[in-house]
Amino acid sequence: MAGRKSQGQHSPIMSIGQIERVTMGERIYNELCQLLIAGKLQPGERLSLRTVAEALGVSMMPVREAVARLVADGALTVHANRAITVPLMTVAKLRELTRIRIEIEGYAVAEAATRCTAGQLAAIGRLDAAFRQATLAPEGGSDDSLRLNKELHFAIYEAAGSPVLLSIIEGLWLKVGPIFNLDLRAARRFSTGAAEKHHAALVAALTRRDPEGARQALSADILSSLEFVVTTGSLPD
Amino acid sequence: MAGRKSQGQHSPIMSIGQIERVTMGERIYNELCQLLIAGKLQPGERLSLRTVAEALGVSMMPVREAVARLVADGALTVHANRAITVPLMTVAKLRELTRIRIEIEGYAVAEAATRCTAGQLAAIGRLDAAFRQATLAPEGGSDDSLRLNKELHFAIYEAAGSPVLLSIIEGLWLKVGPIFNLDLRAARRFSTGAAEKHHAALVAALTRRDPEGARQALSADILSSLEFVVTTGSLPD
DNA sequence: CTCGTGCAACCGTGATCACGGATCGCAGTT
DNA sequence: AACTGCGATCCGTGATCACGGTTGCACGAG
Repeated sequence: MAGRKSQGQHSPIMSIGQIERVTMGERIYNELCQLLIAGKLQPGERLSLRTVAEALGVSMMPVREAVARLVADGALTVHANRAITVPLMTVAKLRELTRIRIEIEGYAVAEAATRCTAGQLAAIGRLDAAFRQATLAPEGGSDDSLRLNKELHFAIYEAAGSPVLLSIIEGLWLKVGPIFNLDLRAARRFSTGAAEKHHAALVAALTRRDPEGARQALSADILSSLEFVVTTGSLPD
Repeated sequence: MAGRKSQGQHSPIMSIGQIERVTMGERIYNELCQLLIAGKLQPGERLSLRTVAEALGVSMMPVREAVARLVADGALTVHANRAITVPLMTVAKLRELTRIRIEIEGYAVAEAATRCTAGQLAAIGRLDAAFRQATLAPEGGSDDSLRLNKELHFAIYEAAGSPVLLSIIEGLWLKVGPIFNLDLRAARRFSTGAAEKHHAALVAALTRRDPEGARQALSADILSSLEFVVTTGSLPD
């Protein structure tokens, strides 16, 4: 405070931005999040603090913190034996999550429809096009589709302009991510073309500033994903 | 597993429930949650891991875990200096939170209206009556009103039958708790009688299984709280 | 072959320590 | 008197260790 005042308000030293202070626990948390959302960790798979720590070349400490956060988010489960696993998903739980996702993410896209700027709209359009291209590509590209699908959705959610809402949605994606993306990748769901259709309807609704249309398009997108996963029959219950 | 099998499926030994295994970090987390929701911790107040650990008679370790979870929830903030404080609330942030609360908690009460059992309805009615009694009592009772208000709301949210939804709402209450309850207690908001009116409308809507009526009553309740806090003028921005 | 027993490896939890950085007070200078 | 420089103190972060408890497996008794 005193130093800032004595430097004056227009010294060049004032224009340098804050350097990012990211702790190791944070980095490991993000690392595990990516693995989870990308479906790289199978449901039921067991995690060991020591093993993860060794794999990442750090001590057990920051891993504990990251895992504790993920457990709090419901993205990991700690059993009575103190064993840590990726939670198993049941059809009933997936349906519950889907209802909540439609409500909350639906609210987010409705807000986005009324509030997003032209620049955001353009970026969303670009991501939509990229997703379509990656998905229609005959060879592979499933990982890319998955990543672009997530980026497209979150670009829209960000346009809602509510950080709290965004973090809630991130929590939901952390829960559905493992099942979802594991299944989608294995079965190449995106080849059905349903996702592109719903995305197109969603982007169109955003463009014409239609909150209810956006909500319905998103609902259809989420429901078609649910239905696909359920029909694969790979889930217990 | 092997032992369970050899015991047979109907042995009395099978009917004993799992004993709760609660870690110290968990207990400290709950402790801090209560302090936060009850508004015992002032916004801007600084927390020290060592101080809290010493006050609770434990090592720094479980406190770290609990605080890390609260920071992840947005209920505490870690600054660039690594200092940990109760986050400061602004009017803008409170409005954002209120919009989200109306959407999510509104969905919860709508679900509760269609799904709650007669027993749950009776328990909700009892909490409503208890809240009214505690609030109308001329002497003090502000702490009781606060506690019963929370219990009433969460009894309804639980009736929605969705654990995920419940934990999301708990996260929201953790964020608004400090400001809210601090203000409400200081200014005795509950003496205005608005809360009782909205609660009565909410319970009535639940009784007649009216989702939209419940949603509107809850919206009015939340909005009146917001308006009250804003008009006290104790918030920056 | 089945089941109980004992041992070894491993796990999460909590305690303790080390380290770099931040904060605050007190001189000492301008 | 106001600012600067310095030192003591405290803080969060990460590493390391100790301790119950669980798991898995081999061995031996029934």
